[in-house]
Amino acid sequence: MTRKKNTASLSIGQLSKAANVKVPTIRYYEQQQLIAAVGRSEGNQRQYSEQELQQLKFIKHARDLGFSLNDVRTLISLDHQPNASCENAHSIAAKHLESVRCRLARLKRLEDELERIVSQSDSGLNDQCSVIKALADHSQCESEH
Amino acid sequence: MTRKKNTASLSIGQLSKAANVKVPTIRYYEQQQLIAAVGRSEGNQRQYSEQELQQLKFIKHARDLGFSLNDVRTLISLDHQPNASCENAHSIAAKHLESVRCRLARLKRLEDELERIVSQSDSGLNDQCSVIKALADHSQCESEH
DNA sequence: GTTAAAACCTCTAGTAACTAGAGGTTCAAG
DNA sequence: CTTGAACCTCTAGTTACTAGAGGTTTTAAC
Repeated sequence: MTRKKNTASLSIGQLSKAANVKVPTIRYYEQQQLIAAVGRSEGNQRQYSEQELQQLKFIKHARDLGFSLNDVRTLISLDHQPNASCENAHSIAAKHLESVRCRLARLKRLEDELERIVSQSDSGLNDQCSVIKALADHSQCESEH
Repeated sequence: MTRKKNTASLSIGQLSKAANVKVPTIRYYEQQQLIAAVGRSEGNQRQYSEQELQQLKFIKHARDLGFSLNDVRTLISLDHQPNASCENAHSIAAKHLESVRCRLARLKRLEDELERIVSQSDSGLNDQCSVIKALADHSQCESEH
């Protein structure tokens, strides 16, 4: 009956919508200690505040950028202990950028080869599919992968 | 003592080296029915022939190109039943190319944003790390991700 | 005030594609 | 004949969730 006004609490469903993170994922993050295990209602339901919303948005953004949960964990702890944190955070991000660039280069090569494989239109009546032939025969490839 | 000469059989380790696929992975592929459960020596060790080597190379190549094991399974069965197979194989490959292109585009956007985050050199003595700030604040992002 | 649906709870198991490890057997070389 | 590498099976762990079972609470309608 008595509703607190100062910080309206969010149910897990409301948090989910606000951060665009699915409900089971939020519970999973709690279990993994990425967000705090918050207080509960009389009926044992989680009650979140603005703080957890911010944290969850942080996590979501980092995940969308491809950081691993482990990276996220480290970044969060750096965020919470403000001294000397930035060098570490920077190196995590830089390392991640590096790995994104590697994947990018690799994917580009794959694109080229797949393109080549797909575009060999099976025009005539060859006895075997060119796609399958191309997969069987690595020597056709122009680059490593 | 009596070695068959016609098709010298390969141990799993030799097969592994020849196809550049790790030994436990080969066993895993057998369990997943991607390669045949071959005959064994008296001492219960697997004996492979050229046929399995070709098959394993096929799988390896397809995996390197990013096809899922499920795709590989389908491609293999198409390879083994030669009629009307090519359209299917082609569509699997085309679909895969499509998805590679999506990932490529997405990764490029990530690269841009990460680059931006990383290059905001924390020159001055700001009270919070720019990397962490950038992650907390999605509104800085130039594109969706 | 009741009732029904939606949202919540916990827990377990499943996904993909391996990888690691335990605990034991067989093979090849010296 | 012995030692060490390579082999065997089986189970469990990895990542980041997702799905489902089986049950409780909240909310909205009547």
